[in-house]
Amino acid sequence: MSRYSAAEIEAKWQEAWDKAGIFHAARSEDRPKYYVLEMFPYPSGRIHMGHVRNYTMGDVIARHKLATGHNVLHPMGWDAFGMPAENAAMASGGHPRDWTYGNIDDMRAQMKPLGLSIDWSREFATCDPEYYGQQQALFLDFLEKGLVYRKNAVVNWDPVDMTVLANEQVENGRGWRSGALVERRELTQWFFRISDFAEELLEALDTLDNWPAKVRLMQENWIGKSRGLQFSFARTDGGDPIEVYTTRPDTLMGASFIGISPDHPLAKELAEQNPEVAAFRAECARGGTTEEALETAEKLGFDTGLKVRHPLDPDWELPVYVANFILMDYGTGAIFGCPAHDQRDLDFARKYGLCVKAVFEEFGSYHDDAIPDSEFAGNPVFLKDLGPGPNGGSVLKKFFRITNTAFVPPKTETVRYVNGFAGQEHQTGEHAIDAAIDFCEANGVGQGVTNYRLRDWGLSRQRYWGCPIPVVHCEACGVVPERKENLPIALPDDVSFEVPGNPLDRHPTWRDCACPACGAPAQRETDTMDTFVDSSWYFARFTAPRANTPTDMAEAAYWMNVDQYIGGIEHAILHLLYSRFFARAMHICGHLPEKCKEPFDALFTQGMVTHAIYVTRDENDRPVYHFPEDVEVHESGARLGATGEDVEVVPSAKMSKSKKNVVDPVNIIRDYGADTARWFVLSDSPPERDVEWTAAGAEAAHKHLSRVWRIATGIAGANTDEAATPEADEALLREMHKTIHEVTGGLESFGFNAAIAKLYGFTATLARSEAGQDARRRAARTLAQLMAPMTPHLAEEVWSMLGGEGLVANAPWPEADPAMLIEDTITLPVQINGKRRAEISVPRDADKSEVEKSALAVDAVARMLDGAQPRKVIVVPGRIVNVVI
RNA sequence: GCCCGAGUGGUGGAAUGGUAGACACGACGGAUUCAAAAUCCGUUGCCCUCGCGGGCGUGCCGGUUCGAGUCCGGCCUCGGGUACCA
Repeated sequence: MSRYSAAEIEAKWQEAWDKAGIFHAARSEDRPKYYVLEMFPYPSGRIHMGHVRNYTMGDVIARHKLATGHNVLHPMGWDAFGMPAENAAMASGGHPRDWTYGNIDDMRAQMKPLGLSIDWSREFATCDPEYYGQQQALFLDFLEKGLVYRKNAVVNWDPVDMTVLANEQVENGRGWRSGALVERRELTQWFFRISDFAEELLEALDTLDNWPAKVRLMQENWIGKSRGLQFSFARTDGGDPIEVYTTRPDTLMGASFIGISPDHPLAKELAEQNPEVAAFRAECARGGTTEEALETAEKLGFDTGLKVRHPLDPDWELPVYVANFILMDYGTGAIFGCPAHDQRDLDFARKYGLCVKAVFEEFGSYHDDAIPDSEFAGNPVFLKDLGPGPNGGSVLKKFFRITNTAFVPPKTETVRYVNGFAGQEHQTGEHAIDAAIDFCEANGVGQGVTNYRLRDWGLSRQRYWGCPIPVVHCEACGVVPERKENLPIALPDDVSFEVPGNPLDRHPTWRDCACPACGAPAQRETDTMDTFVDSSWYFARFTAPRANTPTDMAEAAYWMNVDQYIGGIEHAILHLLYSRFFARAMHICGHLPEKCKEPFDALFTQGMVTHAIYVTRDENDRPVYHFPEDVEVHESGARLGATGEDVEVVPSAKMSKSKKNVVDPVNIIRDYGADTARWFVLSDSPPERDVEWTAAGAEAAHKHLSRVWRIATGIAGANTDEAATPEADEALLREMHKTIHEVTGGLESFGFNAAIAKLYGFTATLARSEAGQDARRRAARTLAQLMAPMTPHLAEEVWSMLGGEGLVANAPWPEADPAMLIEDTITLPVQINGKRRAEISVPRDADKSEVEKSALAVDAVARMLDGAQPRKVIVVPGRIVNVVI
């Protein structure tokens, strides 16, 4: 072979790994275990560059851990239930099952050439009856432990197709197929009691040290713990009082109206008597159910004519509105509006001509060492902290004064003091809120309660292609759980998708069954489970994928937890929170050990792979998208290859089929090889950031790998030491140890791009080195080892041509000699007033005064000083010198 | 709307509060070649300057600091999530 041929090399080494069986995971006490997992793919049919990036990252970790003596578990499976399979069946006939398994076969075939170190013997799809049957067993256990229940909840209802729509199927408030205005409609559905775990899920976030802070913060905000006041407003007509929850009881004296949700029992009651209320409720029911749609919709209110009394002042009457922006799911479904201190309430008050009454006002901003004490005299005050300065610098704070003193908290002193005057606390008004709650409780007006934003998890889906919920509805016995020996309750095969809606609902025989309790004719539940359920425990199933119970406790105890989980940031909240809940629920039911309550020890969220979008317009000015391979890009612009038509280039968006801005990894692997694709997706961009695919980048990666191959071939074939010097040997080995150090550090901290940059540098050093044969062979073998996690095939080839023993995949990871990392002389920059003006060379262990002396002696510094003394000299050992003049 | 991120040369990006632009792409120049491809060597943030050298520079406006891409406050733009996309 005279040049780098990825095709030959890659097939050869994949076969060698297979034969050696080195990726097969089995329990063993002789090595520490390491479980690395990438979020499993949805089988759309084609792998995309995002998959390549995700699985390559996991593979780098897995291979590195294997080389450092770990017993590695690195499995792969398929998140196989979901809407696209049904959509495909509707669009082009066929069966969702055939479509899904066909896609899995295609994707597996596309994935295998990547050379991933996966234990394929553990593969499963969530649509395998063996998997979802165990999921049904979990459901029954959850049911028994009271972790599942039924209640009403709203869905998007398409009144033309008479079906439930997913949020994705609602476009601008209309059904995507029928175009009908979507309505919100209540259905009885199954729920997991995740909100019972709100506090635990919140508190445990603090233990997840190896999760990104942003993910923990997002989950914290999602759980949304708040402390507020729950109290009631008495109605002037003598009806039942209206129960209200507020997180801002400090603004109670600014109340101007009461708002209730259109789904509030009172609103329903009024609608029965008053057609106008009914009409308003119907208006509010239009549109989708997403929080975004509700929050951004125009704020609408309806004056019920009812009045309530202010709890602190019985003579003060407030109007009651039904308002579309109030959620029945949060708090009590009723609020009081304080327009002076809430933008949404202010908009509402202006629209409906309600009064605006301020409770407090800003009266100044001060640094914390400059607050005039007189400002506090007799005023209840709280403050807003504008942030501490660094290094103990002064803190700018804004001060507010309570102006409406109809209720003055008796603890004025406390309010003032705890609010940060003492310089310890920096929280906006929190203490004023606490004081208000204390005051209200002392006066018999409601009580302080803790509330969570987190809602229970609705798992019912009115769709075919999902895990059937294993219960039966019996006229006599009610809801009856299936017997475990009847599991799996398998989906029927004979279904059609010509009529909209759930085929299970109209299946002639599947639906009818005998009641497991009394044997009378009964009907199966036709709802299936949310696909998030499937992905909430697959990681545990991988530890014993063929067990005839959901998990095998011995296997789970050995392999769990997942040591490193890798996936997209888009899963930061739902998937990860549901999995955390499931792990707890499974523990309660005896399917996971206690230590698995937090199943993912470390989490890494990767960025997306993006590509420019190429657009032309049709005769109606609608966009027409084009694949990158159909477009010629020139400096002057882009044109369609076929017609020469000008193409508009929209920069960098997430790759998606509908925009056609996709690059097929299969083509890249065919043209350049898997190692090139792997090397490219790890190069340049930090893994947490989005990366743009460019053809030039892939080309460059391939050139580099060819170069490494050429250099290694040269070294393997050389047998003279023409220009060798001991100094060259020393220099090369020093660089080698530095490279080992930096690459190892990079791999252990997801600094793949930095590790690769270092490897570029080391390759150049090796190419130019005049070191002797032994040193060069050693350096090249080490290069192969360091590259092996990223480009495993090329690394094996280089390793073997240089006489490495066995497979490089199995070779112990090289260690850096600390003595080789330290230089005797270091170069320090010298700044004058913070601007770099010169450099000095000093011994590594020079003390501060020596460094200062040589810095002041430098020409540029002496010139600037002109004989004067510097005002200050800052020496940061090993870092920098700053001379202040 | 709300929550969470990101923004640095022509491009992708590097930089524990300490030399901004490592490494790579592209571009330009050179070597090699009959020629080309491939390969190798060099230059390359912007502006002023023959040069020496100087000025400006990390989305925008302020602040803290001897020193800010990095910390703080306020914005802008883009991206992710927003509970039935997965």
